[in-house]
Amino acid sequence: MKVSELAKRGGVTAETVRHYTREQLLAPKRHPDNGYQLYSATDLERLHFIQRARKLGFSVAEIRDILAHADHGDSPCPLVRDLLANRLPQIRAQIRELEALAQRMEQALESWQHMPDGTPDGHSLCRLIESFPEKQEVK
Amino acid sequence: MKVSELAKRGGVTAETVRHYTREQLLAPKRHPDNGYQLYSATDLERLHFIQRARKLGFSVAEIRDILAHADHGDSPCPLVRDLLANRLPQIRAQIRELEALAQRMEQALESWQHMPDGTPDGHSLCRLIESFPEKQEVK
DNA sequence: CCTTGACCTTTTTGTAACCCATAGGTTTTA
DNA sequence: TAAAACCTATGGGTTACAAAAAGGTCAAGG
Repeated sequence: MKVSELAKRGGVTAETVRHYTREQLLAPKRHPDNGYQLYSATDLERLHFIQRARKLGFSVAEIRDILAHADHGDSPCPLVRDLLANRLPQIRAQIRELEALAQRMEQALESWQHMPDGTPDGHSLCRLIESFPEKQEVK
Repeated sequence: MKVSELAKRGGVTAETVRHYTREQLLAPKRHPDNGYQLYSATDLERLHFIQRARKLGFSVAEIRDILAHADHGDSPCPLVRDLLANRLPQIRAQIRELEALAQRMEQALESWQHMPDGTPDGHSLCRLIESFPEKQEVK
């Protein structure tokens, strides 16, 4: 099948399929006459696999490694477990950061309801923002 | 003051200062002799402002707009409020997505403790991942 | 047979917010 | 005075694609 058909069956855009192909996650054959990419049923399975892995938070590069292991006949599962165990705390940290951000945003919106907008002067651009505490990391 | 000094005083890297300068958030003068960027005390205030705004989730482009408004003599505060009010639900959605992801990751790690690794065969790359439900968006 | 529209190809550019490397000029200091 | 430290501009890398451009291919209808 050609790009668009694989894409449709896999529930992604043709661009995404091409992207995965460029990134070596898929290795289609070529139609000898016109150079079109030809995908097999196995490629569709691989695409489904990629979807699941993405949903578990794996990056495209990581999935390429996982697939390469498997193609080599090695079990990628220990790798998979490691990657997941390492990523999980990062995700948790990211959640905490975003929650802190949301809280700052809410607090800002709330406290600003009782403050005048004000036009910028020499010492203040927007007191709303400037009334906020600094310090601590942004990242 | 020169780049590094402003950077140090603002608690960011010199690269970041140059970045903000390229992005028009800062407008330093030039030393006529050597072409070095010369930042003023006002620029330091601007940098602090930028930090606070970043901490509230504003993008660099948004901050550029906010600063431009202020430089024009217009109060940027209504703009600021709008941006914040629009972004907040997005942040909340992102948090929910990440929480769902974390849950999938945990569930995966847990359920995999009772499963063999297995070597890839013709129909399975890594059953650990493949045992996972598909469907629903990845984004 | 030929046109048209749908589909395919590769390459390039853009996204966000920087970081890093390069090459070369300047200033400071030992 | 020479090295260390600092400055400049430019270009490339990061993530996972999206989109556009320029051009070749294919199927169907007139």
